[in-house]
Amino acid sequence: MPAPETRDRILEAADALIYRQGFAPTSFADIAAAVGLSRGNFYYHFRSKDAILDAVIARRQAATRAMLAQWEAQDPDPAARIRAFIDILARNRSAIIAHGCPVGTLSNELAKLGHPLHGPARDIFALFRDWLAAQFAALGLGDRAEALALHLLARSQGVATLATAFGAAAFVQAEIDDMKAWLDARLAEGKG
Amino acid sequence: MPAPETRDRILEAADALIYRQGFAPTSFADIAAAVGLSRGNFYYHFRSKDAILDAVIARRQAATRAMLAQWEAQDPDPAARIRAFIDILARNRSAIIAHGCPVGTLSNELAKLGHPLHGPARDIFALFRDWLAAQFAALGLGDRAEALALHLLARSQGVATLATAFGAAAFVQAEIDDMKAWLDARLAEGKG
DNA sequence: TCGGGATTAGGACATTTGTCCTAACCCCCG
DNA sequence: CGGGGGTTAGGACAAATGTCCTAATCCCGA
Repeated sequence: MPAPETRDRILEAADALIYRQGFAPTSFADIAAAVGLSRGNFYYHFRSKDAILDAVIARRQAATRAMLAQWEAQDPDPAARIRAFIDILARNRSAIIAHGCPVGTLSNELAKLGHPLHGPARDIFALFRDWLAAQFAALGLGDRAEALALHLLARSQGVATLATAFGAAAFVQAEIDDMKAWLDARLAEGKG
Repeated sequence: MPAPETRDRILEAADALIYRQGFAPTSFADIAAAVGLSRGNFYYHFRSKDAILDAVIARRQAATRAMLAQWEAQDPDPAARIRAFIDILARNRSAIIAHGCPVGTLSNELAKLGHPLHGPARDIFALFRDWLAAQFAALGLGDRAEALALHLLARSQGVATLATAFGAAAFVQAEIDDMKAWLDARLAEGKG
């Protein structure tokens, strides 16, 4: 019988540390200290450091899917759903200022390392992209849906990067407002 | 008499490696192999790894200043200068797809590490921001100059992050076109 | 109560890291 | 030609890393 509780505690600690410090600088000793277990013992639950990263990414994928599904359940209006996406920046503002976007920073790091798990990390981006594209399509913008989705994804990534660099909360809010105005302009096009 | 040639070769190799792999994963052994020197000998030129990073950042700052000055010298039209900035994404497209923006990825990494040199790294962003703001001000948009500059910086950062994640060259070009259209709309406002 | 599988602690291991030291080299000046 | 400062190679060092092994502990079922 496995011990899912301990495994989950390891993953939760690893997820947070990878977000805050990055993957490469996060060591087994860091995770062990956070969880309160001995270092060597990790190999009972994960056979390598990459296995932990793999599980963390899978966990984030699942969390992303759950979040997108919840947005869909909460509001039938595609425009409101897109606004829920934009508002991530406001909800997580302080964390983003401190550590950036967890999706973008991990993707960047794994790409630089040439790490084989860059693919799964990028898939989280793809989840957002496809979900956003579906909302734009539902708004009558089907021919441009994917481009609009990528555009919005890129803008939030850029806001996250500059927020981390400058620590400017007001800038984040101004960009959120601008993105919502941009969305309203697309809505008008979809109806016209 | 110092040996500026060797020092410059070290910095050039370190700069490229830090861009391609990131700062933390780049070791003295990597730099030594690239330059063709012995590992321990680096301490004759730099007293620590952070000293190399410091010099690399200073080098990038100088290169950025030189590039901005060249753009100013080449074209008296502020709008054309801003387009030169936007076109960085096209000129460095393949490198950006492979390793992201050197400014944004280093700033993100140093912020996560809590590294004291995150300040100088962010200053490179500030160079672009202030230069862009000056161009917008010259276009009669003085009251919004800094916000417009940050907006454009954020957009190019976002394009770089998604380009690295998806490796999509067409997306980069589409965003460049969109940024130039956005600039034209601002120009119309400045004149009106 | 007791046996046995699940789980853990603790340490060994080879490797790599940043740092430092020393002896040797190279090359210019007298 | 010979000496000396600038420059280098090579290795030593402690600390940290990922990985692996083994013995001890825990806890549930018979």
